[in-house]
Amino acid sequence: MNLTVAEENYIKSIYKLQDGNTVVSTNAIAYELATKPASVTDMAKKLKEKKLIDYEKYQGISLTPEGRKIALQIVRRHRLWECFLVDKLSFSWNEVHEIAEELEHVRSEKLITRLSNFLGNPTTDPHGDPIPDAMGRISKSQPLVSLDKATARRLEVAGVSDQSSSLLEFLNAKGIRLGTQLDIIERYEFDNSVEVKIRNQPAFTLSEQVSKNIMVKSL
Amino acid sequence: MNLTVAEENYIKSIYKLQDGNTVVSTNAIAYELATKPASVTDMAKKLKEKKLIDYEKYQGISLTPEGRKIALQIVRRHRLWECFLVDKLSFSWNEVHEIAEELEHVRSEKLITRLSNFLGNPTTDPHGDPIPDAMGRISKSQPLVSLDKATARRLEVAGVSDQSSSLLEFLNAKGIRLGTQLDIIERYEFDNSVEVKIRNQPAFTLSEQVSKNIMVKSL
DNA sequence: AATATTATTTAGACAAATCTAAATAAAATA
DNA sequence: TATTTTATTTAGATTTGTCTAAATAATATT
Repeated sequence: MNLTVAEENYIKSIYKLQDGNTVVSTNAIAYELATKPASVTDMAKKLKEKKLIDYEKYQGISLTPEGRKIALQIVRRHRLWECFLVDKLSFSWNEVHEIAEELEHVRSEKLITRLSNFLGNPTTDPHGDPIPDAMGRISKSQPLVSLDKATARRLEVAGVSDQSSSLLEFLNAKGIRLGTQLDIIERYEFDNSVEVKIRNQPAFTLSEQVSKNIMVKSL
Repeated sequence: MNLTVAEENYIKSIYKLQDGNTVVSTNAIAYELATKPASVTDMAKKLKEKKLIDYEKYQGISLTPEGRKIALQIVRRHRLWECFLVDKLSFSWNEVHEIAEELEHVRSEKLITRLSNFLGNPTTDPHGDPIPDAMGRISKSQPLVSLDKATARRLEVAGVSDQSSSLLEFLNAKGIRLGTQLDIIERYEFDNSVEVKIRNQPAFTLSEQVSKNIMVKSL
């Protein structure tokens, strides 16, 4: 199966968004890839043709076993390169994502096998996320943590522990809701506040009080 | 200057073919990139627009100083990755070209700077070819050697030391002439013969007697 | 249930990179 | 020099991945 970079990116996004057995919406993929829903529909037809996704008009998208296998290969490549950048080239964990995003598309079984070996066959990447093995086996991802304790850089809001309407109102005003993706820009130790950013919007700061109550999972 | 992978590959080919100050022909580039002359003409217009090449209809192509600068960056990336693959991942020199061909298009100044450092800032790649430094400075390439002593994998025929017509006739029959590119497939120690391949043609073997008289330079 | 809103798809267009076939220019040869 | 051959360019088409605007389906709201 020879995939283009664009196709690989779609597969990866669908994998990322398809938590458990749910189906992924056109809109969600478009948002994830910073593209338009119409483009997602177009690509969905191609990936269905290649039997990498299940897709019926208006019914959402999900990976086939074959699609999932490929997604895991891409995730494996991405995370191994992140390890390389951090462990061997002394990058810090927040700089590696963009570069790994490119390196992950270099396809060579042998390269990845040897890279993994060279790195000591790590099982988690610098963000703590598990690295699938060569057979695509991956350990279950971490349980939810509150935003103030999260270690990953890119997070998805998975819940709010304080249901007070004032918090929800505040989050709503900031554009934070279930499924919102956040990037951690900086943590300030003096007050445990955290600066976060939602894709394409200016960064803003959340107090410890708030971040304690936002439950997230890393992406 | 943000270039596509295709544009980078054209720049690299032109650099490779443009030895000294000569101008490069449409056909030569098409052959090098295994594409069609018409496609080269199309791309030439784009690269001229971007001021990376000098190009006038029917007059051949040459890099501008800016184009050359970019070419050297690509060559640098390619050769550093080859070092990495051989030195760190234990690839053999004849396996690395294709993979480096992909890795070279990952653009990140910082990545390349750190990779170079990690490798001990090597000045030649595993084939003995010089690696341009961060400023694009490159040491003069090696003088011609006879094919039986060449260490590089991809060679270009630069001359024949024995001018006997029987040799020239033989070479002609094999499709070897000035400027022909050869890939070394294998060397056989028992008789010092060498198996070579011309792009897209089946491999064939040259005796020591013949290879001694073919002067080559590495590409 | 009727209507409004949101999500998704279709239709038609565009840019990049390529191709083939035909036209034209340059070079080689008779 | 005239002619043939080779190299190069143009014209028009194709594929991939994308877009906008309009149409349609699904969902939410009154």
